[in-house]
Amino acid sequence: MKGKTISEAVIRRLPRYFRYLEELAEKGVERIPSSRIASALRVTASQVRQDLCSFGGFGQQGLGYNVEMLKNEIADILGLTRSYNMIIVGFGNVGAALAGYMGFSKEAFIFKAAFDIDTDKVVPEGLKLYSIDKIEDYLANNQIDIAVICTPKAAAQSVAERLVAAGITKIWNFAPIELDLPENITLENTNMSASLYMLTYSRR
Amino acid sequence: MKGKTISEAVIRRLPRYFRYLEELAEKGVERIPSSRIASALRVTASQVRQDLCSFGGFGQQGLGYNVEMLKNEIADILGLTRSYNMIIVGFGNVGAALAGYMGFSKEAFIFKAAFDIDTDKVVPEGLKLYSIDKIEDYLANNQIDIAVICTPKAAAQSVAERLVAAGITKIWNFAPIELDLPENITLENTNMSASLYMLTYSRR
DNA sequence: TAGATTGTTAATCGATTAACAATC
DNA sequence: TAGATTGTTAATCGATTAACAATC
Repeated sequence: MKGKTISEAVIRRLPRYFRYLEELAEKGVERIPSSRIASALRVTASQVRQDLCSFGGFGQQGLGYNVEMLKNEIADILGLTRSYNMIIVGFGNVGAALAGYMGFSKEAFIFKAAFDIDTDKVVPEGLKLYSIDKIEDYLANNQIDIAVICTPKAAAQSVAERLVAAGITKIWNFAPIELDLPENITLENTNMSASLYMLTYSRR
Repeated sequence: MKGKTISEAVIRRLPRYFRYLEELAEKGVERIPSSRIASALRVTASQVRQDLCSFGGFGQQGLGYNVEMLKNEIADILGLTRSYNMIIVGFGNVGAALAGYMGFSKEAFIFKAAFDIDTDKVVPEGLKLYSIDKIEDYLANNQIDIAVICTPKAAAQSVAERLVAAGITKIWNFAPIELDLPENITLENTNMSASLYMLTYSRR
C-alpha cells in the first residue's frame, strides 16, 4: 500500500491514533500490537493495520508497533512537526474559548491576534485584539497560517472572502453557515449544532 | 427505501440539509429541486434524492421538494420537535463558551446548571453553578437529558461514569480522551485538536 | 401536452473486514 | 524452534453515482 494517496477516511482516524499513542508514550509503553490499539479505539485490528500500512508499515511481525516511532510518523503526516500562526476573527464566546483552550499544543498552535468589531473586549495575555477593519493590513505584515472564523452567521461569508483575498489558505469555520470558497482553500467546518443533533437523534 | 433504517452517513448529513432548509424558509422559498440543494451543499443531486428518499420521499416529480414540509420532517427525525435540559460539567473556557453560544436554538436546548470544582466562577444569567460534588444530588432531583463534559482530560472518565451511574444516557464529550462507557450510552465526541489537524495535514 | 424532476433500481466505487503467508 | 503479529491480498460490505421510468 506504500506510496498510495491516503484516503480522507484514514486521515480522519489519524488524530485518534495519535492521541492514543501520546498517552502510551507518556506511560512509557514501548511497543503495542494492532489488536490493543483496536480495542482502545473501538475499531478492528484489521483496520488499524490497513490504516497504518497505507502510509508505510512501521510494525514488526511478531512484535507490534514501536510507539514512539509510530507517533512521530503520524505527527509528521498530520503536519505537527512545525508550528502554525493563527488569527481569530470574531471574538465572542467561541473565539474567546478557543484562545483560552488548553487542549491545543501551545508550541504548535500560536494565536497571534484576534479581530472584532468591538476592540474593548478583554483578551488573554499575549494576544492582540484589533478592529476587524485591520485584517488586510495585519495580514500584509504578518505571516499567518490559519484563520479561525467565529463571527455571527451573517458576517462569515464576507469575512472569509476577505481572508482569502488577503492570502489565507486554511480556514477553520465555526459560523453556522456553508461557506462558498475557491477550490484551493482548505476549509474545516466545526458545526456545534450538528454535533448536538447527533445526540437528539435517537438511534435504533 | 421507506421503512429501512437510516444509515449513520445519512444522519450526519441531515443537519446540513436542515440548516440550508431553514435559510430557504427564512427567505420565503417554497419549493426547491434536489439539484439546487446539491449545489448549495456541494454534494450530488443523486445523493440528495437518495438521502431524502431513505426516510420517505416528500418531493413531487416535476416540482421538487416543499421547503417547509421537508424542514419539519428533518426536524422530526433529528428530534428537534421537543426541548432538552442540559448540564455542563467543567466550567472552563469551553463550558463557558457553550453556555454563551448563540448558535443553539434557545427553545430546544436549555442549559440548566453547570458544575465545577471552583463555584466562584461567573455564570450567565439563568444558569446555576454548583460544586462538582453535587452532581448526583442534582440529577436525582432534576430531569436532565444531555450532559456536556468540558473537564480536563484527567477528570473526564470518572465524571462520565458518575453521570452514567446517575442516569444520564446522552453525553457530549469535549475532553480530549476516548471515554469508555456502556453500549447503551449515546456519546458524541467533539475533538477540537482533530479538527485543527485536518487543516495542518496538507492534501494532494 | 411537454418539460421538469422525483423515486428507485442497477452499476460503480470505495472502504472495511477476513484471511493468511511472511517474518520477527 | 514455536508463537505472535504484521503486511497485504482477496472477499465482503456499504455508500455513492448513474440512469431512467413514473408522474407532477
